[in-house]
Amino acid sequence: MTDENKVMEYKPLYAHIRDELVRHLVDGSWAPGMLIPSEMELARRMKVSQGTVRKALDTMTADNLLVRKQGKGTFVAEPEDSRILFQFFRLVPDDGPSVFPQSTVIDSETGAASAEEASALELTAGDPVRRILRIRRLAERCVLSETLCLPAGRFCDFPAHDQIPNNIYQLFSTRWGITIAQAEERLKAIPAGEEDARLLSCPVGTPLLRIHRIARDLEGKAVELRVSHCLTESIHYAVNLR
Amino acid sequence: MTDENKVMEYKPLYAHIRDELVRHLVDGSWAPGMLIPSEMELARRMKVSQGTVRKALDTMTADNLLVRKQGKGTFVAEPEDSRILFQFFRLVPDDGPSVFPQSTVIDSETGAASAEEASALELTAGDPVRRILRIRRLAERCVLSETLCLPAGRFCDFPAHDQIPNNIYQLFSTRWGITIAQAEERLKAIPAGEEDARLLSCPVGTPLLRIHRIARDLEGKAVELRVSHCLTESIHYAVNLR
DNA sequence: CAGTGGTCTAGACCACAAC
DNA sequence: TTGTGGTCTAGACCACTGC
Repeated sequence: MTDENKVMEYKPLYAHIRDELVRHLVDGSWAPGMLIPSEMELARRMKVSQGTVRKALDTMTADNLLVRKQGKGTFVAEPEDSRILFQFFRLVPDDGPSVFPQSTVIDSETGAASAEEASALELTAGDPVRRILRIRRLAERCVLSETLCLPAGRFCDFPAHDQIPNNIYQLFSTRWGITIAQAEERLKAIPAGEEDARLLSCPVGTPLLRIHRIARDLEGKAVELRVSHCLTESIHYAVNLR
Repeated sequence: MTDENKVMEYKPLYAHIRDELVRHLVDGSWAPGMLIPSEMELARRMKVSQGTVRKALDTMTADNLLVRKQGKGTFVAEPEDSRILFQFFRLVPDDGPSVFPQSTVIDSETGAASAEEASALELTAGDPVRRILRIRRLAERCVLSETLCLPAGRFCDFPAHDQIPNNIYQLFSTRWGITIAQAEERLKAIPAGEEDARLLSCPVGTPLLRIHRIARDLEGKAVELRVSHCLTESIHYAVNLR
């Protein structure tokens, strides 16, 4: 009866240790790229055994929050291209390896959240949101049009069109200290509309892959709604089922 | 220089223990649903500590090969609907929960592998393959047409049309002792062709989600090539990125 | 060489299920 | 009560890194 109510669920010690460590990531005291204290040091500080700290660190590593390097130490995961590419970008050329797409921002403005946007982002309809429209190229071919929708309250002083980098999750991290930790995607096939046809240089009605993503931060709060329309002539969306 | 050549990679003890345990699954001495010996018993038999056995069992549990039940024991995972649904079937209704689809086999015949089929299944072009064409319903609506292609050599005496169950991976397991352990899927948006239109009752040209799957057994050998064409009017393909 | 993470061990105790 | 998996501890040794 310390802090949980309900059915007083049992929670192992390593889960509390994990929560404690995650707090350092959330409040920014452990920044991306930083070397965190060694297992032994953490065990001393938190008055548990090294094995318990290890178990907590292992679960965080499995969630891509930390990176462990034998002989060197444990580091806070960074949103560099290679990791984001691996973790959050599943579109790959039919032949050849995966590469990070080049982005061009078409429009970026602040507005009031629609009902769907509000529901996806756990806001109230009418709350201010930042919308970004951009196209993305893979191997020089424009294959993707994306609309991003962000809760404006968490992204103050959003930069202008040409100040938005390819890797926007890196911007989230460096500019506002927001770490994207997980995302849910829903895929459908849809016909290209007028705007799609213009942006992607394809006939109206061309089948497109529509990717609806809700991305969440370390605490599970929805931070981004992204709807991508994708030309899958020579690329595909890859999934591994285990 | 015992059994590995190359750079003499280091392989931890628990990995060898895992290999040993997986062998029981491959050779069928541990059948799906079976209770396997306790950690202590395995540790005694294999002359390692319980902790090492536990680590091996944990990795196998993570790969959905085993199911652990506190107080009861460790069991070999079964290909029941609920697990397959969770592990290998990502199409879910836009509203409401995921359900197992009803299948109707349209055609089933043996032929010679095309170049693409052979390459996907790691065969030689011309090798005998079994092809199965079926449609699948979700909530009474026909939403999926699938072509399965199996290496005939591993699936002797394939049953007739009406003897093929909804859950074909369960059939693989019970009839031939083949366990599907992983799969890779490639998704694209394509226009419905004549046959798609007929099978799915939709206009020619309707955007469909094309799912190209290669499924593999416990040893990583390709066992099934499956191409599904899916009407995504009221369903979607769900992916969680972590 | 010292310090880090990775593996392995042995033993204790807890939570859960079945009898 | 017994037996199972789940957690926690303490300590040993191995493999890798950098000084």
